[in-house]
Amino acid sequence: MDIQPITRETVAERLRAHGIAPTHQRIEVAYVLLERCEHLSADRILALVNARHAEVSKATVYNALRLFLEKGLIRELIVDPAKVFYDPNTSPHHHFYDVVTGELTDIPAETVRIEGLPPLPPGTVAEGIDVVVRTRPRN
Amino acid sequence: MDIQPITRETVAERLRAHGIAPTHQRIEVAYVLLERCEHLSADRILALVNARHAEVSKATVYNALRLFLEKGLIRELIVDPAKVFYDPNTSPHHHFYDVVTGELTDIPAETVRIEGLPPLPPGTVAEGIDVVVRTRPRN
DNA sequence: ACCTGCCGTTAGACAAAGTCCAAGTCCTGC
DNA sequence: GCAGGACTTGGACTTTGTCTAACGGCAGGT
Repeated sequence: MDIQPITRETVAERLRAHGIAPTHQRIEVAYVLLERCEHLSADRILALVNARHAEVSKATVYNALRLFLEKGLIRELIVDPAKVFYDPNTSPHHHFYDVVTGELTDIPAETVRIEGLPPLPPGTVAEGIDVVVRTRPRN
Repeated sequence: MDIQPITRETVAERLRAHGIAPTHQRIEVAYVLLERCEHLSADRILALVNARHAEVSKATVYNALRLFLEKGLIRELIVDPAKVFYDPNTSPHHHFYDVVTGELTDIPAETVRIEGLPPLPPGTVAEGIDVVVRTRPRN
């Protein structure tokens, strides 16, 4: 997948590949997410993008993230009651979540099997399955 | 478990059984949760408690919910980016979550088997596993 | 080159969920 | 009845995220 390095150009290509017009601001937002392949919150992304000079406004960061989400470039992770995390890894996978430190770790989906799920509620379609293993530091 | 009906008295007993001093306000909060055995958000609980007359303040509702959580009387459900849901069912189980309507449905844990989970991150202990099957209405 | 329209961006106001604090109330033991 | 601790309260505050109205810049047509 990511054989090519992460540069402004490769990021722009990926945006286009997902049907997103690659504006300067969107490239900066996508860049910080794809560069460090981590789970980041919106305010963290805002801070990282504007680390050197103020470059992108809060509204634009939120707009870009919502757009990326709709277009399937990133995933949303709801594990913390206070804030949403964004995950640049869109292949199906699950997470360890340390409830004390807030740290998130990926669990590849291939290794995990979930069996015995009852049928979906009538009139609904599945969108996805999220497994979160909550952990805490040993003492 | 719940062979006895839900009354103010039985609620008070359950509070005591969990090491919680059963004040008038805490009983009202616990009552609305245990009576209808549903997943409720904090603001919904606040509204329900004060439906007849204003009885319990916002701060007290949040205080009570946090205390119930610590004492293991209820569970916290983090599926909606905007608000936390509280679940009076503390036996291990999972959930369907309709991302459009916001509806939550229980999945009993006994039927579900999860296999192939990798070892926990070093220095951590498991707290629990949450499985959320996200659904949406068909068309 | 200029106008025009559209999309994207922006600052700041706003909204909602939840926390904090200082003051007040209630209960209990003496 | 009194003192002290636990509990509750209103309201201010914080944080996350949304909305809006104005602005900017680019593409296409003339």
